[in-house]
Amino acid sequence: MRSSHTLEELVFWYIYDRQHCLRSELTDHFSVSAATVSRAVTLLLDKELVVEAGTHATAPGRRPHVLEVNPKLATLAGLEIDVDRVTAVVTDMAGTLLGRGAVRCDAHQGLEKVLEASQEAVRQALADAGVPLGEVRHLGAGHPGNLDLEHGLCLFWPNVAGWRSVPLRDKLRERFGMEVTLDDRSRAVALAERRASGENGRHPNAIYVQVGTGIGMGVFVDGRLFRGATQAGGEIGNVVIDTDGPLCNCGNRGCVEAFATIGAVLRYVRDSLAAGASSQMPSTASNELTIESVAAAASRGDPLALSAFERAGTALGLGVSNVVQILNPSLVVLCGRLARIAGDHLVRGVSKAVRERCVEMASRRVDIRVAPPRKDISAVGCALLAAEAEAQRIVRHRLFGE
Amino acid sequence: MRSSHTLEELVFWYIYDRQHCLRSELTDHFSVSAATVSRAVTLLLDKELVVEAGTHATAPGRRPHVLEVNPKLATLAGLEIDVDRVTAVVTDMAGTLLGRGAVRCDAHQGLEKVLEASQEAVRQALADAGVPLGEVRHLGAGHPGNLDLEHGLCLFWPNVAGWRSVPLRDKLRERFGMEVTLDDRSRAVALAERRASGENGRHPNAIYVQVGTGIGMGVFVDGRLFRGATQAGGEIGNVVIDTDGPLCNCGNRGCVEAFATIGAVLRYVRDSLAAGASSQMPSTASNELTIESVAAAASRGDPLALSAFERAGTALGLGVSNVVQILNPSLVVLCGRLARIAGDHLVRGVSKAVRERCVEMASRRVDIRVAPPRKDISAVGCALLAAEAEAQRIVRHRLFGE
DNA sequence: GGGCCTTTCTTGCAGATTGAAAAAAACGGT
DNA sequence: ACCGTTTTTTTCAATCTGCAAGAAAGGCCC
Repeated sequence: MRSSHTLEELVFWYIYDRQHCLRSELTDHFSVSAATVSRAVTLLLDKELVVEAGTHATAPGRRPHVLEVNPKLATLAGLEIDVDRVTAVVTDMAGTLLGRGAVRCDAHQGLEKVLEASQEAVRQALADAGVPLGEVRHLGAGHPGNLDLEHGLCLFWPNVAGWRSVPLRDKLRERFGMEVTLDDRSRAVALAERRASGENGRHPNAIYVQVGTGIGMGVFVDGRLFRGATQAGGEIGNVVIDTDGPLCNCGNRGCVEAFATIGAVLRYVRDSLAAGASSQMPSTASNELTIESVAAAASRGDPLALSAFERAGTALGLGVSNVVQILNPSLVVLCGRLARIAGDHLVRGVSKAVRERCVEMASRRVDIRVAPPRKDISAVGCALLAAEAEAQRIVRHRLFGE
Repeated sequence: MRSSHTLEELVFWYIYDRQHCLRSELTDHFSVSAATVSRAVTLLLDKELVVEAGTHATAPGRRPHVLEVNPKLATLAGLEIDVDRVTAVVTDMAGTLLGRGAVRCDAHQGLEKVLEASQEAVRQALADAGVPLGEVRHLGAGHPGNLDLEHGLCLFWPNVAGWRSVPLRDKLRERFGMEVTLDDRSRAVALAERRASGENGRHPNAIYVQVGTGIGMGVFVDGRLFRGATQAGGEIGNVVIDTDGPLCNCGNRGCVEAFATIGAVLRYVRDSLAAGASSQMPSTASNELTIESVAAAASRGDPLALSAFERAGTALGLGVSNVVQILNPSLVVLCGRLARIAGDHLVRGVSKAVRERCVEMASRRVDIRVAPPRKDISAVGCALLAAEAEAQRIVRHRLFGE
């Protein structure tokens, strides 16, 4: 949790959150005189925490400077751990991709193998970026499983045995010899998407739903990433929408994840083909069936493919409508592989469910959209987690010598 | 939204939120010297915004004073509008009940009748409290329907026709000739329950679920009442838990409200009796069936009554588990008439669902309990809504002469 | 009740911080 | 190059802050 005591710190975080800002915004927002803002900004510029990045014309006369957090404040590493691979990136403070690396690695082989692969992936990313290891002081790691963020543990990884109460953060810290911030992968994606799209100012209450092999969510409340009392908030995958629905990997019935993931769509198509549904898709070579081929069939108007996506969209819509009723965001962004491939179908289902199920005030003013594809967004989000932690450390150090 | 600029204001709201506090807490919380706190508090005491209420022994030596918001800062009225009656209360700043009044009134008869009854109820409450009308400057009104708080409209009232886009706030303001704050009734109850139980410090993330003739919720995030982007957040009644479930009043299927309200329990019992379920409850005089008689039967071990409550508890549990996954609160309080009558059954169902469905970090540390019965809690909550608005006005006025 | 110890709260004072106004700087147009 | 406009810095008096010393308040022992 950030805690700011001086105006300088507050100004820094204001600029950090909005990415760029004018001095006049600061006077308005903090209700202090232009003189005071000037003094605070001058200090931040002197300490190189903030830089002036061009000017912005509003009226005739002198053009005000645009302030940005110094992107060179630190170089960060981001690491995305997935079931079959680890991806690493190196970014600057603003989340600009400087280099990347990826190593295939089956998580079933255990922690040590994953750590080794991670190290190799980070090495590749550093080489790609042309940055020496010593320059990176903070690694952000994202994990798709079930985490205890207080202790940095992976409590449980669905479908990957042997990952019960694994001290992931400490092991990474030890292996990399640098500070490590661990968080949920979905939250990392939400952070990166939000930063890349520049929506932080316009939609302080927003949710970013990721639909891929699983379903995750990142929640922003009043412009801040929301985590809840025990940092376990913002789960959507196991939200129930149909008590009598199909069995989910979590052991319960009718979770959103049992309907609206890539696996669930493929299973539905396979089962329907086996049951003799009419479709142009080949019912024989069932291991040839990919989500891309289903999407291709859908765009050709294949009824089974269309109904598969419609089913997923409806289920996702019910899950999202539950979240919208509870959180009342003004923006819902669908990210992830399934959203990229079948975005329109999902948006249609989600919009319909929200319109039908939510109260007027919640449904009327919610913008539902698909995130554009962005390279390595998940790992970049992890790096941004590290960026915030590192920014905090550096600000404290440079302003107060702590 | 509160916005505080000076330390005096911040201190006032800190005390307001915590109900009572020591000077030492203020030094810690605001990271300022004891001298500065002393100066701020002296000013607040001088302006009679805050009072010293006794002392609190911590160690040998001088006992520190306990600070409280001056309960006599204002006298507030609270008005709860329900389908068949309106209830009014008069309270002080702290929400202490000074007087009450209630008038039966069928909302179907329209706005004017409700306004008339409201006026009579407030008159009764004032007489009961021995407070002249002129002393009350702010009325808090709670409504169970679907509201547009920005414009103070009642957009829609389920089961009560003729309440589409009714300018409730403005009509009340006109009729009572005082400032009116309108809000959701569930939020009012959450506020009152939280204040009465003194949980604001210990559980900054908490939800208060009301189960009665409908289902509502009040959400606290980081110690503040959460409203969402368009003030429509915190709905739980129409959260879906079973797409194929029974039809709800909202027109959709499988909402929590279709399972876990007094009406839903009675309907289930009636239907089961008609279908020949074995029970000691009389299947004949079906209009004699009340929720109290079902509760009595359940306490005698009647299988049908038990299964009725279990069904409601399970459904409510699924709804609450959805909320817990999304918001990850550390406290869930069940309020409302059904919670009062069948609290244990509901807590059992909710605990089970949360344990089974939520991730470990969310379920392990959530406290689920039933609120003790409190007289006129809903109307008192409405008065507390007015209290906060009025406090804001008075603080501004006394500190800055605005 | 009067020392005596401990802790809380207030006051005096030097130094830091603030806002208003004046001055300086930057920009486009002529 | 000059002018009008807007932004940014500087100047200076007023205000605010923290430290340290002192005053006040309570408990305990005799």
